[in-house]
Amino acid sequence: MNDSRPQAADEAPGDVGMTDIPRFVPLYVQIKRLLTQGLQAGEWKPGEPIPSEVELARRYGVSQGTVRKAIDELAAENLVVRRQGRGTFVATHHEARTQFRFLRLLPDDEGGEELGSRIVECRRLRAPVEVARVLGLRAGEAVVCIRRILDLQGEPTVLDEIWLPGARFRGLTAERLAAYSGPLYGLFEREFGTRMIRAAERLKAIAADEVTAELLGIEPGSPLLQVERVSSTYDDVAVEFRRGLYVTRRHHYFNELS
Amino acid sequence: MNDSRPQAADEAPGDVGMTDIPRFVPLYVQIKRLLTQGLQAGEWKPGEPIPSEVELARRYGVSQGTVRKAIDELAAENLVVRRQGRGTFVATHHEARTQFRFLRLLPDDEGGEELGSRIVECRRLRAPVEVARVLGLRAGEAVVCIRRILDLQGEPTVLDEIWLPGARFRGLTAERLAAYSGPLYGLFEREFGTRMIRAAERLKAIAADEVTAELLGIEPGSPLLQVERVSSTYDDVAVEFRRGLYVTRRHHYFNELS
DNA sequence: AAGTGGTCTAGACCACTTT
DNA sequence: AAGTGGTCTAGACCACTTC
Repeated sequence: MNDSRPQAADEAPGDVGMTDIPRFVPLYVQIKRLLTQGLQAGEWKPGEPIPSEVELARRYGVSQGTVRKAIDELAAENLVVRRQGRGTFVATHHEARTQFRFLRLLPDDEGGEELGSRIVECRRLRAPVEVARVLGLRAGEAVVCIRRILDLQGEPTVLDEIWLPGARFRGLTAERLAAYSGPLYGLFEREFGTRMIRAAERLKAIAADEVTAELLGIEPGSPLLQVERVSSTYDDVAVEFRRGLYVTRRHHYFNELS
Repeated sequence: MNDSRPQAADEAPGDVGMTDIPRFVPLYVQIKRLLTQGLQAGEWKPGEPIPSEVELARRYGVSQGTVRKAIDELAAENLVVRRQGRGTFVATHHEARTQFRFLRLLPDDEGGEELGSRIVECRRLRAPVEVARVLGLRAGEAVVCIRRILDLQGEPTVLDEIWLPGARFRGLTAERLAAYSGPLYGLFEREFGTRMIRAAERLKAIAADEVTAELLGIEPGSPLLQVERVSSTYDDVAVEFRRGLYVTRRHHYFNELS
């Protein structure tokens, strides 16, 4: 990096194509990419510290301020966590702090947060077309399908159907799931080296069918909040499709807009 | 500001109360507060530029880098918009860009974004207890209640019930609303000096009652997405309570998690 | 005391927009 | 050419944590 300062791309002035090719890539963006690659490659594991700013500045031959700006953006994207006086750590799903970033369901009346999970089934099968499309697989490729129920405040509240690429989650079985307690994303991160970074959700209100109603202990036809989620890891590679059905009688999905 | 560097609060070392009193307030936070106050006071109007970084640095007697950090945070909170080479502008709801930050409803199949609005009613009345509580009013104080229908892709899709503090929105009438086209928050900003900054939403799935079903042209009992929103202006003062009922047959509420 | 992230400065130069 | 925000540097000092 010592001799490579950000430079203009070999591009005639004026836009050529429809995709806007950035003419200059700032140094801190380059550093940020290097760090992201290190995270992706597992050079530093979740929960562990990354090298100090001074060390990284020396290693890459840039000033500390430049490294700092790169890390600031990684922290803003929740890829790392800064802790003054201690260091900068790779984010992990094994923290109470991270839990409610992805499960945005709260009790209407401020109550406890008891959360229980029951695996209904876990089987491997060929990907249905819709799932294959979302996960970027060929139709018929192997996928894992998990169905589980979450109990909040002691009541069955969420019925999740989770689809994962079979190749990436080789060895994921019902037994393995049953033996594990804690957030599923924690398991994925620790056992399969797959960290969920971002997710896009699509919400709808639907009526409960009979099977679902039975599982959730509600009347068929009751309104349910359907939450479809596509989660992705580094580089926005989709690695999970999830359809959740939420009972919102005593709970609600919360969202902050700004 | 020339002689006031950030200093330790006159506080014995060690925490005294339960509220954590910050011992040091960084300079850039102080600058940020001054700028926020200027925005709140209307010193610079929505859409207008604020003074340049150099000018502000001179005015407050700090370095440009410090002003820069303050503005960076304001930009991250969507209070201002930076434009390279031009300046920094006060954010406004009169922009296509800002529209879908608050109405997070999209067609399932990528389609146009035709959006129509019809006012059903607009009347002034005494605040019901629930509304008074949310808006921080005394029970019985004057409020404005608006009901309107949004048509997306030519179909009635949203029934909104909007509650506003009567004092702040004096002179808001059905005629005034009918004469205006565009986002409601644009009207509030321009005509009533009230800019919505942040909002917290609570979502539930419910069944349509008869009146609602009639207005939205659906069957009674159909599932609806209920979106309750509390919007606030500078300093997190709640100034709007809104209950929206969304038909999610061909649309969905989208959300990005990270 | 040493090491970490956090703040602040002063100055240089670059990219972009407007005049 | 002038003015704006954007990047980068080098260095100082502060706050916090650990040893």
